[in-house]
Amino acid sequence: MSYRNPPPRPAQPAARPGRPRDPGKADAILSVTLSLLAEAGYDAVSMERVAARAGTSKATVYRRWPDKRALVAAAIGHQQGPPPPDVDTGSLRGDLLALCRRLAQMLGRSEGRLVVALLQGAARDPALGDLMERTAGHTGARLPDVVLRRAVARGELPATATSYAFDEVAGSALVLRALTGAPVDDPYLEHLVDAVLLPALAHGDAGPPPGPALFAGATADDDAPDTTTP
Amino acid sequence: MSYRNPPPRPAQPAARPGRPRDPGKADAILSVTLSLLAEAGYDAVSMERVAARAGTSKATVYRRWPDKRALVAAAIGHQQGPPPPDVDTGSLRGDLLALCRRLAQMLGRSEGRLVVALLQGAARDPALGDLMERTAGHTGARLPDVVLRRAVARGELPATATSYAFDEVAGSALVLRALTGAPVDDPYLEHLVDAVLLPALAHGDAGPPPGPALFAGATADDDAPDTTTP
Amino acid sequence: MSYRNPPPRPAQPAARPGRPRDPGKADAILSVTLSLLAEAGYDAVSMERVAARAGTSKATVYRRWPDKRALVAAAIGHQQGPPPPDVDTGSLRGDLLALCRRLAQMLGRSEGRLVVALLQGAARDPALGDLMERTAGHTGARLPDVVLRRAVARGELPATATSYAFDEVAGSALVLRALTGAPVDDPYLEHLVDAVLLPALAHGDAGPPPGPALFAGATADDDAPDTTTP
Amino acid sequence: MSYRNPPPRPAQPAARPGRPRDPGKADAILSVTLSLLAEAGYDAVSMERVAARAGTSKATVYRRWPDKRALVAAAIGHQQGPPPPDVDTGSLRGDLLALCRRLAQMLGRSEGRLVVALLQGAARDPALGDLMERTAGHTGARLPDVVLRRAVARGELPATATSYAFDEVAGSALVLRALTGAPVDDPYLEHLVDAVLLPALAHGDAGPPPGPALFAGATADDDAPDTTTP
DNA sequence: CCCTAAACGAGACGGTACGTCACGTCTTTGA
DNA sequence: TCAAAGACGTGACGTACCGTCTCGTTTAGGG
Repeated sequence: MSYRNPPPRPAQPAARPGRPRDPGKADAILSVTLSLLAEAGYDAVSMERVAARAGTSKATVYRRWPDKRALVAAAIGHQQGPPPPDVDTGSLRGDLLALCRRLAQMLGRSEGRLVVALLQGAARDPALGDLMERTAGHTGARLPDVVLRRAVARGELPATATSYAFDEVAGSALVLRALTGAPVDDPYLEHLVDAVLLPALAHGDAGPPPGPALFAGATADDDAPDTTTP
Repeated sequence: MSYRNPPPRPAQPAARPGRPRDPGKADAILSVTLSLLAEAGYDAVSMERVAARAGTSKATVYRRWPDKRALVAAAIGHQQGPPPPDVDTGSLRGDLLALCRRLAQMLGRSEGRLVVALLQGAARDPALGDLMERTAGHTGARLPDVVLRRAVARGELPATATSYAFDEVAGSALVLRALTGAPVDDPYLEHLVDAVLLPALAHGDAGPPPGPALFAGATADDDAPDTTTP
Repeated sequence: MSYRNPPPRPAQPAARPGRPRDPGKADAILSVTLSLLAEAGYDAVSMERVAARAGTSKATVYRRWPDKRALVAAAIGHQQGPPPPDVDTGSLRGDLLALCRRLAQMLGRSEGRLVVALLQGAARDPALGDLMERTAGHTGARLPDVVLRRAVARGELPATATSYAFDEVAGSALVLRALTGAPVDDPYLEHLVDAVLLPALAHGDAGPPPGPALFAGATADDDAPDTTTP
Repeated sequence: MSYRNPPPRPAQPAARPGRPRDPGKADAILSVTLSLLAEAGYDAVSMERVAARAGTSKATVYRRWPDKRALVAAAIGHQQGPPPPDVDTGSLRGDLLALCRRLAQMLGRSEGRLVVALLQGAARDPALGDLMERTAGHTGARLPDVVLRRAVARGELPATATSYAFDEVAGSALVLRALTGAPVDDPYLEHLVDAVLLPALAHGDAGPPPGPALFAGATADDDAPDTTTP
């Protein structure tokens, strides 16, 4: 799991010889990386600036992550807060609107700048896009199963309904509007819900979307190499 | 619109004093930029390499575009061929798939890497939004009216149908997938069309979307500085 | 004499066809060059700055002088003021002191900066040294003949005395002190006069110094190509 | 004296952390600089050429000297051989001539082109004056005491004679001639010795010159930044 | 009185060097 | 051992000149 660990990973940490790594460093480094990312974008994340602000040295950074790409990806996976409260307004339309509003707010706050920064990085370095896909935590763009099940229970959706339309569309549309600075106000959100999301969800008989979902949070049983926990 | 002599804005370009720019240079430079972009990505576009391969000097490049970002953006806007042929496969589903494929292809070519740069810039400079409009518009991000009218005529859509769902969703979803490197293959496209686009379009009674359309940049008589036509 | 004249040099200027050169330009250009030289040194003299400040174009400058070197050399020869008043204090020592004080003052004023600038240029480009030697007007470093003759008449110097010692030594010593910022005050000047100049002048039987004198003003019968009167 | 850690100034260099500078690099760089200087003059010293020929990188050069000027100045100070042998020709005149010839030779080599840069710098940075002192002092600009004493012993000079006239005059005159490119050949040197130096030295009763001696720069314990010993 | 040749301003052009910055690696000392 | 500090080679960045060139526009004077 760790990026540089010797393969077997013994059950007990096995007390490797030599001075142990300061566990606080990784945290400090990732936090600094996140700030820089949010403040001024991907290009402002320079390894020297990160090291300086984290109060450590470049070598210490490179010892943990092989390059800038990996550092940034790890930083993104690192950022998390308390899980948002459940949404339950009593109607599917209300739930969808609430979820969209929450996402829109997130994009409007500083984390939104982070999304920009990430996409910037992805534009510069395609491999970073890959990493992001595996690494990035969820952005709120998924339709929670509970919401879906409640809607089915209320008879608002057919039993065959899946969350696909929401997952794919809501995140994309809002992120892109955030990027272009287009307004994301309530009238717009209602329009999106009424004209796109509800019809699409109601259509129902969509099988599981082929391929991985956009912005799929890393699930616990993911086997992909993980650069986020050095 | 013109970057250099806004005040009187003469009908004829008014023959600025001094030696006129060699019109071939800009072309050569942009072409080289596009090749490098396609061959090896954004970071492979170095101003010196561009100048060298274009058979000119760095100064000549910088005289036209203030920095690398602007050069690359201009190069993207530069690349165009004959307007793509109308889409008419005989069915709405076929038409939608064709349009999505065309857009996906465009984004799959390395230019996709740069869409984000444009999007970012668009927040600051409306003229870039304009550029996106023209570029994306020509490549399938907009549902052509003809296609819509034919579908209505065939009875596949209600008369009240609008192009909104396609305009908003298709571009966003594909651009974002391109940016993160997620696969955009035919199964995915069919799924998108069947599970989102067709249901949403069929829903029909969507009025015009409130607020400005995505990618609807400045209008032609806007005086904003234009870095795309040096 | 003229740098670009056809060889024979006809008695009448021969009225070349075409628009004649604006005689004011050369003056303006040279003046600007001198200011820049004095203000900020040789490297601050850029052809574009000169042209801009002189209210002309680079082409007009290059039409008159082939390159920066020549322009600077010409500018130096151009600078002149009213001839300084004669020195006559009644004694050789007094005269020498007065002359030294005058020179020291000149070097301390802005013209002094010019001397620095020149030497800067000479260090960068040996050919400029050559040009300076032929071009540069006198800097006050020569011992006027009248002063010498009066001293001989008063019996303070032998009839065989020449101005050599003064010409060679006074200028060199003071210029160098100016360059290093060493103080050039009255005690120092008296010491120089008493300990070096008077003994050397009194020695007397020095023939004419071999080779051209340092800082010798261009004499009328000089055959060297002259870049100062374009 | 050290440029980087003035505050505590430990007796032993104190083993700064981090990889120590490769001591061979500075040497290689300075040697290359000197060659370029000698081969083709100041303008031929380009930082990239220096780095290339020294087998290093521009960054390594700039890490040691802040700019081209400083590099060149340091290179001059760097060039030294074994201390020149004592001068003893048997006569004062012969000794003076030998000393002048040695100085003229030094100035005639391309290093002379740069003396002016040093002189200029000396006005701003006393440490450079110091450097001049050592450099020029070793090459003949000072009249060695031995020579003076021998001349007094031979009866060629009065016991009151001092080295002042030589120190002040020889250096100045020769440096300035070198700068302007005036010829410094044997006839000229003999003339200088016979017409100026010998009479002035013979005059004798010159006390020590008031004010600081020319080229007497900062003393060794001066805290001024020192750009010559990176 | 027009014609023609040159001067003039503006600025494009190919070069070359400058000094800065970041990357990712290497090499020390000290904990 | 590893942490820390920082030197190292590479290579791009954007700026500033240099000296040359090409425009379109003036301005004399000679036919």
